[in-house]
Amino acid sequence: CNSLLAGLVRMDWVDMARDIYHEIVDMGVSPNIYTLNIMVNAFCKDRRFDKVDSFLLEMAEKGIFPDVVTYNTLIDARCRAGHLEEAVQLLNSMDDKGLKPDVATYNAVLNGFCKNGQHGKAKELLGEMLDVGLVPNVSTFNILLGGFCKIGDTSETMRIYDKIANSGLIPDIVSFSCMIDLFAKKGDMNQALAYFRDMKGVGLVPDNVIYTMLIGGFCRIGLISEALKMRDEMVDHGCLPDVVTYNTILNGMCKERRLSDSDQLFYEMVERGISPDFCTFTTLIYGYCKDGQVEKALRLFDKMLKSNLKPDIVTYNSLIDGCCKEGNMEKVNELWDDMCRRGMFPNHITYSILIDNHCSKGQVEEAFRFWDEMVENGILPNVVTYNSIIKGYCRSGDASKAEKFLGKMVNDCVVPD
RNA sequence: GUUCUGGUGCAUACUUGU
Repeated sequence: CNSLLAGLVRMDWVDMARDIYHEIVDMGVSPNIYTLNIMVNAFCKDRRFDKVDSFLLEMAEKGIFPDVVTYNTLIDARCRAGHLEEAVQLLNSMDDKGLKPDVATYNAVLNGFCKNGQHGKAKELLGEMLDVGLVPNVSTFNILLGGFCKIGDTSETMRIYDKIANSGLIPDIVSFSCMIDLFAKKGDMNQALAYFRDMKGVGLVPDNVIYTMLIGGFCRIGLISEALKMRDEMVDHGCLPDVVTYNTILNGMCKERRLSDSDQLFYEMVERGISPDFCTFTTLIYGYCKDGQVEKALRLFDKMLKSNLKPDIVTYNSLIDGCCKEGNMEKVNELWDDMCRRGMFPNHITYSILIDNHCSKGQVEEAFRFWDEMVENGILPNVVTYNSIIKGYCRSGDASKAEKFLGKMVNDCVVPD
C-alpha cells in the first residue's frame, strides 16, 4: 500500500494519493510511519502546510509520531518555499523532540541556502554539520558545488570539488555535471570538455543532462555546428535528445538568427515524438519577434495556446515588444488585456517596452501615461525607462527637458549609464 | 516501501542615432 502511495506522490498525483489513503484507512488498514511520511511529502508538494499540521495531529491520535524523515521532508519543503528561517527553526527544534538531524537534514538546509544566494551561511552550516560529528556525503558537496557554480565562483567551486576526493569520496555524475556546467556557462569549452573526458575516464556514462550542458555551452559562444556535433555524438552513444536538449539548440539557433534552422529542428522534434513545452514556444516566439517576424511569432503563440501550454510574462513581453516595434498597437492592447485576463500583470519590462516605444515615436506624453501607471502599480522607474524618456525628449527636439530629466534621474538615485 | 544534489526560454527578456 505504501509503495502505491509513494508511486502516486512521485508522479505528482497528490489528490489521488490522498483519496486512496482515505480508502485504505476506511478499509481498516492502519497507517504506519512510512504512510505518515509519504502523506506529509504529498501535502508538502502541494504547499499545503496547514494540512500537514492537522494530519500530524490526526496521526498522533493513532500513536504515530513524526521521525527524522518527517522533519527532513518538512524542512526541505520550507526551504523550497524560501522560508529559510522556518527551516532552521525546525532543524533546531529537532533536539527537543529527541530527534537527531542527519545528513539529509543538513543537505536540505544547505540546498536552501545555496538556492537563495546565502552561500556564506551554507558554508557555516557545513562547519556546524562537521562539528556535530556528521559525515557529509557526495550530495552534500554537490549541493555546494551547484551553489557556487551558479554564481560563477570558479575558485570556490574547484576548492569544493577537490574536497570531495580529500574527504575520501568519489565525484559522481552530478559532481561532474556541476563542473561542466560551470565552464560551459563561462564559455570555457576546453575546460568543460576536459571534465567530460575525465568523467568518461573514471567510467561514468554521460547522460542527457551532461550532453545538454555541453550543447548549451557551444550554443552560447555561437558554435552551433559544434553543438550539433555534440548532439550527434550523444545519439551515437545511445542517448536520445529530450525536450530540454532541443530547447537548448533552438535557443542557440534563435540567438544566431538562424530561424530557418530552428524551424526545421522544431519540426524534427515533433516528428520524433517529443512534445514542445512552453519553453520551446517562448524561445521560438522570442526569436521570431527579435527577427521582426511577428506574424510567425503570433502563429506560434496560437499553436501554443491550442496545445494547452500556458504563456508566461516573458512570452507576452516578447510579443508585445515585437508588435510595438511593428507599430501594431491594436495587437499590443489585445495581448495586454489577454495577459491580464490570465492573471499576469505587466512588470517593469512590459512598461519599459511601451514607454520606449512611445518615446521612440516622440510621443513623450503618451509614454508618461504608462510611466504614471507603472509608478501607481508600485514599480520604480529604472535606468532603462529614464533613458527612454530622455531619448523621447531628444526625438521631439526638447533638449532642455531632456537635460532636466537627467537631473531628476540623478535626484532619484538612478545612475545614468 | 518514505526525505536531500546537476541541464533548456526568462533576471544577459525592455533603452543604447543605424
